[in-house]
Amino acid sequence: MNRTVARVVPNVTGLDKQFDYLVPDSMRDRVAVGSLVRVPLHGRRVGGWVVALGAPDPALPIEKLVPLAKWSSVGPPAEVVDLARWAAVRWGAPRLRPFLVAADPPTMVAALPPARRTVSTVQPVPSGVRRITPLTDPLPMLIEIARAGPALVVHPTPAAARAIANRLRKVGLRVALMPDEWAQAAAGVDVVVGSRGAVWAPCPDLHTVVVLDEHDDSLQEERTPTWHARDVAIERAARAAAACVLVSPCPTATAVRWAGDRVQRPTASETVAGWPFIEVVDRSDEEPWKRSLVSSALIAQLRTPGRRVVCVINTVGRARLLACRACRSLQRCAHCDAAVSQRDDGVFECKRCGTTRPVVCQQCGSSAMANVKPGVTRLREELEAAANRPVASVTGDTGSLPDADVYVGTEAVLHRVRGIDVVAFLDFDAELLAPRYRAGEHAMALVVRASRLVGSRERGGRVLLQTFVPGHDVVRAILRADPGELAVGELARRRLLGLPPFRALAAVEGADAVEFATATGLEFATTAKGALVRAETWQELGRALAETPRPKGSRLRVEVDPPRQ
DNA sequence: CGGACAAGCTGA
DNA sequence: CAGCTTGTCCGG
Repeated sequence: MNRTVARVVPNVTGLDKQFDYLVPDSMRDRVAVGSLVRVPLHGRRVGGWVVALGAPDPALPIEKLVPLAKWSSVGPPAEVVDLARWAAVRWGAPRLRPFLVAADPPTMVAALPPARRTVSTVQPVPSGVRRITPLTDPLPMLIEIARAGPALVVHPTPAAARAIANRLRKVGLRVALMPDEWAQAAAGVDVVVGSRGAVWAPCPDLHTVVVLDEHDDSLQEERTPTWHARDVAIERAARAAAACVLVSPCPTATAVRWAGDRVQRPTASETVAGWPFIEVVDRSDEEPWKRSLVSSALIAQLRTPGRRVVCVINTVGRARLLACRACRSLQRCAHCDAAVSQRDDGVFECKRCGTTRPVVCQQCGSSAMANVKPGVTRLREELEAAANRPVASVTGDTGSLPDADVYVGTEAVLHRVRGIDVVAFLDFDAELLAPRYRAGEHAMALVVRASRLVGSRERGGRVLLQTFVPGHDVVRAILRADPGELAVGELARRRLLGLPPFRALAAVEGADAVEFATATGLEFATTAKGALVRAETWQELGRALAETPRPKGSRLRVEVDPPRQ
């Protein structure tokens, strides 16, 4: 008897098994790899995906098999199911389900509409990183890419993806905006556009995958598995023999290392037009020592009539900085250069690499230290006094935006205001020296966001960076409007410290984290919340994390490429 | 996940 | 020992 068997992943959380079902003849022509089906399981009916079709497993008596209950919908194409399999290993996930959910159509699709394509020829598109300026409009590049063959375009934010889709339509391209137009994407269009999840979108004859603002954190899923759209895009393109184009004003070290010598840079004139005026304020120049966050350079901006100013200060989760009372220098880690904090026993400790040292200034030998620690309420008052006009404070949870020309808030304020002339980072060191290995990249990304808010130097756009470390690599790179230069130093440091993209890293958190880390057989270090596990490659790391049995009943959180470390 | 079933606890 | 909670196992 020659029966076809479908292997099904049930769409049920917490169930990490796959089951075989007979494919009834009535469904033969519709059941494909990726199809959404309903199956009987343990006395109930559940939804699921067909992940493989084939002959019955000889180890399993065919009499035990029951037929699929229903074919429900067209589902992710076979190549996306394969990609999900790869991703499950890459991000140490014991299950395929979260990836298949990401690849699902938003509603059931009974049949695909006809393909809508205007582009019939295929032109080569070079893979690599395209470094643009913060103010470069990516649309001409996208049009050119889309006219070269079917393209999949991913932008970190849904709103921007929608805007891009509309603009591409205006030039006559056929566009499917994800996730709503999943069916049209599956049928075939010129361009499929969407946010992070769109990297799993169907796109027949895929010719180019484009990731815009590749540096943006929101390309990574915050829930586990913590997959990153950039890494999925790179793999997807490689499997489809398609081009992969990563676009950003400040590409990450991961992107730069992937691209090798395939990095396009903006021209000198584009650079001048595409960045605001960047002003670095050396806070150690200010007198007296009890200096405030309101520098004279900032006061000059605040007092300019009509100038709209945003002041950014990170108070939440901000590392407490220590400075020498005698020579004012910021106390940093001798090993990795991050700012140190003081333990309860008084010893200086680096939150990034764990190195400790006694309380002695590296510059002058003094042991008198001061905390640099401002309060937000006082800061707002101080700014208001300096500006001589109302200052509104904006927090992440503030409802409507208060009406003012000067704002102060955490970095969330950058997502909420418009028509700004100046963005001032009052304490840029809190970003620069944060105890995370990607602190530099994150700081750079903030300046890019600020640059987009204020616009070019020609129209008066200005970004003010107040720092004790004006010679820091990131500050120098920003001053030269050359984030590419930063990547070289960043890569050297990461290679030295055994960090991604050279080695693979995962954070394991929860009660049994250390027990689990030991069981993986991988190298690990214990942290306050659990363990940091390391391996030579992502595949080796992911395989060990996915295959090691998790201690029963413990809520273990496994974060591959941990976003917050 | 959610149902089935077994082992353990309680109260009169 | 009925009636209930708690834990473990398993599904095609």
